[in-house]
Amino acid sequence: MDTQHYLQAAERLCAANGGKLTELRRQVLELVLGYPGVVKAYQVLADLQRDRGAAAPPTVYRALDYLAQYGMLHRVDALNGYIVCHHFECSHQALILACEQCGGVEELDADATFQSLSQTTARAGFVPRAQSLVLTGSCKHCQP
Amino acid sequence: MDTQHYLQAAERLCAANGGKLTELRRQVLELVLGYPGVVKAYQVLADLQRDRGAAAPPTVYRALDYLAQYGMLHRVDALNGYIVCHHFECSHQALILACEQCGGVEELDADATFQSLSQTTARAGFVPRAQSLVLTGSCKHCQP
DNA sequence: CAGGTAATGTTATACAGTAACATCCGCGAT
DNA sequence: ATCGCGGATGTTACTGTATAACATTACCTG
Repeated sequence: MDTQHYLQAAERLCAANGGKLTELRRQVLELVLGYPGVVKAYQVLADLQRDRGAAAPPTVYRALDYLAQYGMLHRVDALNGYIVCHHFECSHQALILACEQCGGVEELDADATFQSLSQTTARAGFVPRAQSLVLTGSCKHCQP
Repeated sequence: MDTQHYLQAAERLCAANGGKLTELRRQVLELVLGYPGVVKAYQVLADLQRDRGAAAPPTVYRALDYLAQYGMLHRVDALNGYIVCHHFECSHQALILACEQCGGVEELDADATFQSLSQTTARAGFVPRAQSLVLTGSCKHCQP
């Protein structure tokens, strides 16, 4: 999916949730799209300041939170960062592997794993927050 | 496992790894044991300051990192916190469910899920970092 | 146009984590 | 015993991450 189609899909997703892909949100989403892997809020903030003169932390955090809330981005807790989700229109569950060394990200289908996971958590009456599961570790190019 | 036996097991684990459960580490471990769920580094720091007069962030972070490195504690990235691992002597993989509302924690066996997970990641040549998987969400008492 | 709602701007601050260097302490070798 | 080494801890200062609280704007709708 190229950037144009991706942004159009993002617009549709916002609209479907009663919101809008505002100029700021689009700009932030494009900035994150420009990185191959994990990007940090303060990096996006710096980019934003370069592009539009002024911006403060809440500006970028609000946009990132919004985009993550509807699945266009995923937050990678272990790295205090964000990644683009390229599957937000698909129904299948993605397993995200984020490399701590190179910052690269890979998304895999993991329906089987998710079935197993959700059965286990359901048995405990527990509802996981994240739609997608993010693991950190070492990718095949960065093995120790 | 009561506290005494737990601490003895922790000592053995440290020794087995060529280290020691020093006074500071024992104290930190006991403090974390005293909380029913997730506890934050700065909470432990405050407790430590109360108990021994002076302590700075590196003191508590070093102890927490050490304890987490060998599995006595787990870090919960999503909450910037730590929890006690009650299974560090067992071989089975634990799935940890941490409630974002009440801070409570539950540990489940999840060997099946882990098998599925590790097959999936292995196929991608990816080596996950954490021995144990921590999910955040809502426990059965805190459903929205 | 009035008034409400969502979004953004602004300031200040709280919370989380680490670098760098000093000091201490236990222990084995001389 | 003491020298010197390495692991652990103390101390200072700082960087990075995130949010509270309030002001302002933009836009829609009646």
